[in-house]
Amino acid sequence: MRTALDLMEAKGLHAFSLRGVAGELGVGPMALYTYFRNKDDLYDAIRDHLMALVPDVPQDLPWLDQVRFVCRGLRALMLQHPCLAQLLASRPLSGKETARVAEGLLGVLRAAGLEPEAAARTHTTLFTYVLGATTWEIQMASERLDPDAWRRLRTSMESLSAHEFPTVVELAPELARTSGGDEQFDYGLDLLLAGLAS
Amino acid sequence: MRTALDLMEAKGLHAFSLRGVAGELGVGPMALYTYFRNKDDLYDAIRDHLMALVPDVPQDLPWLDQVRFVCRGLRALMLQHPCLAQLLASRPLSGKETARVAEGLLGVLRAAGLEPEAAARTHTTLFTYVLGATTWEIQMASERLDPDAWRRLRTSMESLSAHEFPTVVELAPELARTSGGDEQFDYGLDLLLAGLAS
DNA sequence: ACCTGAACACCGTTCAAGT
DNA sequence: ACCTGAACACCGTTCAAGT
Repeated sequence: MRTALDLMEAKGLHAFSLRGVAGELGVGPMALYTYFRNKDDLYDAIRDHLMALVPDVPQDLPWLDQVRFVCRGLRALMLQHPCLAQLLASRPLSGKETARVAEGLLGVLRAAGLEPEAAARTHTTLFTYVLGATTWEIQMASERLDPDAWRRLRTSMESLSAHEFPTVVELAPELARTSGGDEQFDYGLDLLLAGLAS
Repeated sequence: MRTALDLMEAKGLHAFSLRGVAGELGVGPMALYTYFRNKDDLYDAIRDHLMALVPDVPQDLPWLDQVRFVCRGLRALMLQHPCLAQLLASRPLSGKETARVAEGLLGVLRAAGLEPEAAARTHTTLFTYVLGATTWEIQMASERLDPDAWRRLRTSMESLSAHEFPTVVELAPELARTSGGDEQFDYGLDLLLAGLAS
């Protein structure tokens, strides 16, 4: 699992293969099937292993700060292990550790006085916001790292006619600045929490 | 492109292959390379083709309703073409049609009086919320359609100890109900818009 | 339980060749 | 411009066989 995780982060999930893991470990491809039923099973094991790293909810904070803490912690882990976002989006929901994270956030929301339905809806909203925001952030960052993709994006942005896309062209620098980062993540998170407070 | 899109929606993006498209068209795999430089190029073409289907912003509505219209339209298109969400999350940003959608939403936000930076941040927040919420919704729906995965989820939910995960167990029915649907999407969207109004 | 080795049915892409 | 056919370097997984 550690070797698999290393390979996924080094070369990206799209280039990850069981044969690659086996090669790295100096065994035949079939040796892995002693420990995992198939590739998806390995994916699920790694997702659970990573979700276990999401920190527990700190107990001595106002509940809005507890929510912020959990959401930021999940994002930080996804940034550290970009494959986690893809695994959450592509593999069926399962695993104790995912339940543990849900338990933490749901507990905070219930303790804050939200009714069962509102707590569940808010939990799903927060989780999907973190997933979407961080997925996009990772995507934009990987584009900036690939000089070829970065050049293509710049030229395609510059080729947009200011007549057809006046606002996009005018706000190009702001859009580039808001395509990731702590500030952007907190902006959206605070919008949700402000909506919740009202 | 139409054949490729059909195959992606019939069998899922993970099972999509250029050789499959070529086979469906009754040509050799290499015939496709006359029209697309490689597989990624075809992906980008399909993403652009789908983004062109996002409806334009209606002009005779209050701006919050305009925002709602665009976000709901994008979600509806992703639900109709589940591969779109995956393509947006996995392919570098590019294409005129993506700029068109951004232009529509950014124009509304600027006309509503938001400063350039706030407009950009709000646009990114809304877009990533739609992406995350709909990605998750698609994932949950596909799990419900696969009887095997659905059974595994039910049993893994029931095996959670009410002692270790009291809130998750208590809210299981609510969580199941809030894992998708128009109501859940609008709940999160309205949280964001309420935060924006405040 | 743990691993091998051969085999099967696939991939995306290159290259040289045709029309 | 458009397509073929062979080839290369890969995949995940099954099956039978070993220790």
